[in-house]
Parts: sequence; structure tokens; C-alpha cells
Amino acid sequence: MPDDLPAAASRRARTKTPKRSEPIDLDILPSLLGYHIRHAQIALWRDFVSSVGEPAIRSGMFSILVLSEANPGIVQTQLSQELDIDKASMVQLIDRLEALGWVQRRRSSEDRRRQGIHLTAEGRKRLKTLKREIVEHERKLTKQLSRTELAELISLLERIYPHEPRRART
Amino acid sequence: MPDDLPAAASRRARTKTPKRSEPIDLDILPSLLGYHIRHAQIALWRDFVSSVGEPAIRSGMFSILVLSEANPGIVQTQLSQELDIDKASMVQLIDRLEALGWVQRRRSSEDRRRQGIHLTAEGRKRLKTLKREIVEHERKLTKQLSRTELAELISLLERIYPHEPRRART
DNA sequence: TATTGTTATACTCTATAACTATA
DNA sequence: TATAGTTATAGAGTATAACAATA
Repeated sequence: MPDDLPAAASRRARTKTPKRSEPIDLDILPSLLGYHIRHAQIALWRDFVSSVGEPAIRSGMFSILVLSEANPGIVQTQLSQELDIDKASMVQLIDRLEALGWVQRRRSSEDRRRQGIHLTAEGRKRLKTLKREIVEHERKLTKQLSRTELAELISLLERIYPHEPRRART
Repeated sequence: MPDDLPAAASRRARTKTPKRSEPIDLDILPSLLGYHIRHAQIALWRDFVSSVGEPAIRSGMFSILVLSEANPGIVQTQLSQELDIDKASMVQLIDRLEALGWVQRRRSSEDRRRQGIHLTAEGRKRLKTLKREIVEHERKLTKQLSRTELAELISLLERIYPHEPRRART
């Protein structure tokens, strides 16, 4: 899950590859979806951290920013639910975004338990840059796929995890 | 990357879902491959831990077992390279498998720096059960996909992460 | 000098549980 | 009683760096 994955792997951190003498037998691994998802996740993660200028931002925090921009005042439980992040973990992520000055919590006057999340002007500015970097990062990673193939890949992935029906987006 | 993900999420751990009042706007998230890979990874992870009888075993350790069975005497650097796990992390994983009595390190006589990994009889027995559980778990997760679609999904995923060319497997 | 494996340390993500305040 | 949010704590995964033994 990685979720997310390692800590500061901006540069390809692992040790130099040794001579590969003979190819190894992968047995059933290549037939397992989990095996490929894991590798894809690692590749995406590595390119994400090296593509995003702001080292403090991880994919989870990016998603929070996007949802907060598109849904001003969204509350933490909604974010938790949509992003499949525990509410206790969400607190820490929002704490960090607030410490960076990118978002603000605003207590709701109707239901004083709730705190809506709002982007600050600074957050909006930074998110704009982030989005550009991340779209570029995605393009780099998926450049071997045609537009149709990418859509097909996403569509197949959506069928293996439970989620709310998506509204059509062009 | 998450790889792997949380700690002990055998039971759907997170809090009860609250009423979803109005659908939220996901903005660009649904167009991002990383967003879907992350969700798929989480879904796979959750089902993995609830499907595998042995709670000590994670997907990384499972892969090590499979490769050690198919390639007796494989060395840690090869495992690290193939599974994209740092060699220092690999040590800990092998330590745990050895403590469980499932694998053995055997010092090579030609190159005394190297230690080949070998399954024990116990390890072979347990791996047999594990494989059955994991094949079943994969079937459950991918049951919405036809055989062709699953092959297509895997093939598309393979094109977004760097890897050695695979030998054909039927 | 380079490689294999190891130890030690630290950081991130996430889960769990107990808690506050509001409803 | 239930919900939104918080705090505290712990565990897994991984990275980094330094190291020992061997080549």
C-alpha cells in the first residue's frame, strides 16, 4: 500500500543490481494480479516522488487537496470514505496540510462536531502546480499505452475494487 | 508501497460508513492511474489478509517462498532484485521465515559470502496450503473478469513497470 | 575495490482503542 | 446512543548508512 510506500526514495535508492547469472523461475507469480499490482504501485510511487517538487506531498495528501478544492467544506469522514483512509490517519494528514498552510479546518455552525476542509489561497496555488506535475508524471508512466488502452486498464481496475458508481466524466 | 499496506486489517477495520448525503466531485482523480492502482491495491490487500490462514504471511513473504521453492538455493540479492525489495528489508523478511522454520539459509561453499535460501519440509507443506488460499483469493477478487480480460489487465500492467522479459508461461 | 549479507536507526503509513464534544 | 474528530500507541514496510566477511 501501499499505499503508499517508502520514505524518501526520490532517487532510485536500492543497491546496484548484481550480475543476473541465469533467469529465475517465477513460478505462479506472473499469473497473480497482486504481483503485478504491487510492481505497478512501486513504479508509480518511485516516479511520483521524483516528479513532485514538493517533497512533503504524497499521493494521499494530493487526493485530499483535489477533493477539498472540488468540494469546498468537505468533511473528514467523507474524505476518509472516498479515499479509503482511516479517520484517525486522516487527522494526521490534514494536520500536516494545515501546518503547511494549504488547507483550513472550519467548524460548521449547523453541526458543531463537523469541520469543513477548505483550501487556502496558497493551497490553491500549490495544487495548481501539483496537478501539472502529476498529470505529467502519469503521462510519463503511461506513455507506452494508447489512450484507449489506458482507459481500458482503468476500467478493468475499477471492476476489481468496490466503489460507488462514478459520475460520467469526459 | 506500499507495498504492502496496513498491519492487522483482517477484519474490515475502519469505522462504520456514515450516511453519504450527496455524491462528491472527484475532479481529476478518476483519470489518474495511480488513484485506481491504489484502490485496487487496498482491495487486494484486505482480501489477502482475510483469505490467508497464516497471519504472519504477507504478500512479500509469500513471493519469497514461491521463488525459493522454484529456485532452490536462490540468494537474497536475486530475491531483492526480482521482488524490488531492498536487501536490508529482505534480511528481516528471511529472518522471520527462518524463525517460523519455513526456510533455511545455507552458506555457499564456492562463494562464502552467499547464502542460498532453501525451503524446509515444513515450508514446502505450508506453501502448498498458501498457494491454494492465494489462488482462491485471486479468483474471488477477479471473478468479475473473464479469463481474457484478466490476461489483458495483467498485460497492460506489465507495460507500465520496468521488468525483465518474462518467459512464456501457459 | 566490489559484493553479500547484516545491524542499527528512523520515518511513513496505517490500525486500534480510548477519549471529547456534540448531536 | 451515535457521530465527528482527536490523541496516543503500536506495528509493518521500507530507506539509509555503516559495517564484517569474502571475493
